[in-house]
Amino acid sequence: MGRRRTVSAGEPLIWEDDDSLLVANVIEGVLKLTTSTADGREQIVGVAYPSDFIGRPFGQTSAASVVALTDARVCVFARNDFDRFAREHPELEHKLLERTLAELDRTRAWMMLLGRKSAPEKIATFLLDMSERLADNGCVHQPGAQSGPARQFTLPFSRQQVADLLGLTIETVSRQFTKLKADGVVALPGRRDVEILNRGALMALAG
Amino acid sequence: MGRRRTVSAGEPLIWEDDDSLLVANVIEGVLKLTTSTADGREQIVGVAYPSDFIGRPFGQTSAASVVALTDARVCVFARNDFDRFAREHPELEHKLLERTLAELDRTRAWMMLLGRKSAPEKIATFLLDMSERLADNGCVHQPGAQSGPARQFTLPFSRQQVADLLGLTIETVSRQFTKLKADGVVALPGRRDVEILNRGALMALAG
DNA sequence: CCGCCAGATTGATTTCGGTCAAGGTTCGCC
DNA sequence: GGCGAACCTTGACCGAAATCAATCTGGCGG
Repeated sequence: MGRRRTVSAGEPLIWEDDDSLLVANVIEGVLKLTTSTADGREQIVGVAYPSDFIGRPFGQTSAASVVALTDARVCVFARNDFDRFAREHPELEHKLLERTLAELDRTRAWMMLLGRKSAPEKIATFLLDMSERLADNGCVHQPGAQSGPARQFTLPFSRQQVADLLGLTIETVSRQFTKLKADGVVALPGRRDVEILNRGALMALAG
Repeated sequence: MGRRRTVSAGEPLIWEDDDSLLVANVIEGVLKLTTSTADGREQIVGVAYPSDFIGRPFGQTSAASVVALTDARVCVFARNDFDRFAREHPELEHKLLERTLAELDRTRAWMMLLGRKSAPEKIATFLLDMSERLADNGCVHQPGAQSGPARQFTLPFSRQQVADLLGLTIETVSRQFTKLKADGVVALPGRRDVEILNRGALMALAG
């Protein structure tokens, strides 16, 4: 019933306010969910990793755009087919409910960050979050490591995208990264590479 | 199976990070969902109106506190009873899924506001949102009015709570209200009363 | 290998909203 | 009706992050 599809980095899969015609499961890669204002400001409202569900079942329109951050493989379904199938399979609806509730919890925790945290707190929280989220998804170059938060990882985001996730500007993000490096809290071996040198300091900064 | 309960204004129903022992349906009144930092900053992450569902089914702990904003009546269920009952009644789970998806959409729209909107935009968006949400719930003093956004209504929030909802300080909220009044966009007949005099101007400000 | 250019950093300056500090209002309660 | 406290408004000032403006870097195509 589903069709495999590849989406290359930067390519959109779903457009904000469009009719909700498809839903999908992420097989590989990372995608962002965004909303934009008329004048072009963007806010990333969610990030989808492998095994995550994307799209808006049981609704006419999609509230967010979905764009691939890395090359990705997804399994897409026509929304109306999916809706019908789901209603006939309570186990599937239950799984979807559990995932949606978990996503709502994560989204609400992010509202705290957007509304009440300072730039240093936002960056520290972000790095710790990435360290945990990326560890579970084979996105990490950490040979022979047991599970748990990753010490070193590659961000699936550009600086601008980090800014769009945290409600900051690219300059502020850059300055905060530089400061963390200068303070010896992290190392930044490449544009998108992060190595956490002092997790305790990051946790203290995250508040 | 459920028990009726009254919760008076300011009284908590569920505590953040506590074991998720109960879920509930709002019958009457308005409640806030909040998260707090260790140092006491608060962010309102959701607002529950009559017919809304509150609590965290299928999860060990609650990610947010729930506190009544007005005197409220709710119908509470033990969470484990509810979980069991829901799994046996797909129609109920479906309804809950639809509501949760809608709440997630609303929450994501609010992230845009928190991360990217200016104080005037936040206040204007808030007032338009309240005008719509309160119209559907008998919270409005508008005799003989047909449905649609309310022109006049009473906020269920203090100034501090508006600040906690928008990620602002109480002083900024107060100044923005004063400015809207001075510009003739709204009238403020009482501490919590709002009358929209120029909806077009508000919509333009909301962006 | 070199030049190009998108993306990132760095610096100077501005501004919006926060902080600190008084007052002022309203409303419940005696 | 008057008292008191909680809530709200207003003003002066400050500072964090945005904005504006170069410069730098590093990855890629020629």
